[in-house]
Amino acid sequence: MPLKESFFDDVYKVVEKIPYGRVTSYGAIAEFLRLRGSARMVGWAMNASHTSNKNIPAHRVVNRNGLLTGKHHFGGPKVMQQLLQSEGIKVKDNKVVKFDKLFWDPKIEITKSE
DNA sequence: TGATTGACCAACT
DNA sequence: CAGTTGGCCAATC
Repeated sequence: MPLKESFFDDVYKVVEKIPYGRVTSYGAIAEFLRLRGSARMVGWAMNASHTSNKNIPAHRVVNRNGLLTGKHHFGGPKVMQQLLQSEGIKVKDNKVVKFDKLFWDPKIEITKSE
């Protein structure tokens, strides 16, 4: 067991903790991990999550604008939107409706007990 | 080993 | 308002 797992695992932990019917952004995760500016790495982690053994609800992770940028990486451009809608999240024009209300900030929800 | 890219973001021009 | 650039780190070519 490596003490310091890949930064990917940190991302996975956060993403897995995203509650049902909620969404977050790459930047929020990156910022939570003190990797502000490295939001691209979060995207990389998501890309790896697709091949990872763990089941990562990457469909709950969207860009800062609530736009379903990575929908194409789910195996289909419709998959991500359907997954979100299946969780009660309304998606319109490739973006999450009321994203600001559904937005789940890890640095608040997780570190709030810190 | 160096250069390029990648599901991003923010600032600058 | 749209296009460019810088930034961060890791993986691929």
